[in-house]
Amino acid sequence: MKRVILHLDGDAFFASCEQAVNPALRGKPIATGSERSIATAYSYEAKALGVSRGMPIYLIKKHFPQVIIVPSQYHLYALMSRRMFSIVRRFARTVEEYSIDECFADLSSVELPPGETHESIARRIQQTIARELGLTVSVGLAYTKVLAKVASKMKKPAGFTSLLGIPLDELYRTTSIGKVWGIGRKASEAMAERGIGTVQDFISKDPEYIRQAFSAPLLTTWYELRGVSMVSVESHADMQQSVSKTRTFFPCSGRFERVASEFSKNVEAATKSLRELSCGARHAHIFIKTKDFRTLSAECDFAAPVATPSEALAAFRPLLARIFVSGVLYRSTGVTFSGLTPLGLSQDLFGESKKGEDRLCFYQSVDALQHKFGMDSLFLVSSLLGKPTRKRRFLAIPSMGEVS
DNA sequence: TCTGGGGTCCTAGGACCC
DNA sequence: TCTGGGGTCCTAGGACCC
Repeated sequence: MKRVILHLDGDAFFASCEQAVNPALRGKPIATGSERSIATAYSYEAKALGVSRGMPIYLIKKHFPQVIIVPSQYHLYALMSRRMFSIVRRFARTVEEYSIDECFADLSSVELPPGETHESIARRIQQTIARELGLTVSVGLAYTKVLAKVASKMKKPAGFTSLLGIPLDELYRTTSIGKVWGIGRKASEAMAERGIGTVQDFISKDPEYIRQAFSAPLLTTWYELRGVSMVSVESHADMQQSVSKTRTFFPCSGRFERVASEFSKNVEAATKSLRELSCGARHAHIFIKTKDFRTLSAECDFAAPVATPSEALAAFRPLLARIFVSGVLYRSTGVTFSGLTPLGLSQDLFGESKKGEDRLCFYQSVDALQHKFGMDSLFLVSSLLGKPTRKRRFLAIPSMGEVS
């Protein structure tokens, strides 16, 4: 049996959320994002003026002063996202949340009432979201996920494209292969070298040729583009695999203490996220990035799951010292924790981790204080140099010392 | 597009072993 | 140890996505 898959994609999602909750912003050119960063989203009105993807906020301010800059409010977008997905779930049981503003739904098993079609159901989903949330979404319907994703991109905003039961020759001929989900810059270049420019060029190749010339995932894409469903809609999200924090600082610095301090801030933030997830990490990967975008990295394992900055930093110090090259300017640092395991009430059988538990409790109190007084009210001494001078006013926690 | 941040997954190549 | 072949594991880095 053929699957029927819906892909739903929010239109300029962050910007649309802002406009949905603030009528004063409707119909206006707006962009979301913060200073010294790029726009995370911009409204269609801003797009019409010429604001483009990945444009830094300062450039938008300079070239398009009429665009209203709104700071990103992720909690609002997450809330709208949950509401949007819950609407989709009223109509379909199998829904995969792909990102904050996108989902797939398997409509194959939806029992169609008399007079209804998969298309009519999909339109109802779209209309319900518009009516209840004031958001427009674009919808694609096809027999595979890859084709559904191609379809949802074809008309935007508030687009509706069904590829069910129609010949796709025209689509294949006119869609460039680089537009397809999973085929990025490198793969497009490799294809161009082999004379593959369109989806038609790609799918007319022999599968054996694809397997040999490209990576394995592209063979899956090859089948999916031909309408053979290889990837199913997964309604149960797997547990998050990793938690990372990375931050660019300004100006670039070649001082170890400064870089280490920026790094320490990231470790504080990342371990805070771990605690929010009630997870500890067994593995970590750290990196520092030079001014000219070279990355120096290292990784390590922890004997017991780690969720506090003191434990993590104790392990990271020597690694950081090892990868740091003096005489070079650095622009950003980052840490990724992986091997996440739920933090049980107690993981020790021998009473060894009593100290670890105390430390966790201590940082949970820190979390509570930061929640009340702000992130800069309390931080590690090792993060001090990474804080703006005017904010260096409160208590700092000795980073490596025992906290008990 | 001189380039932000948070993710997932794949792969090339070295180390080590038989 | 001048020297084949293959397997596995690990790590660093990259590709890709939103």
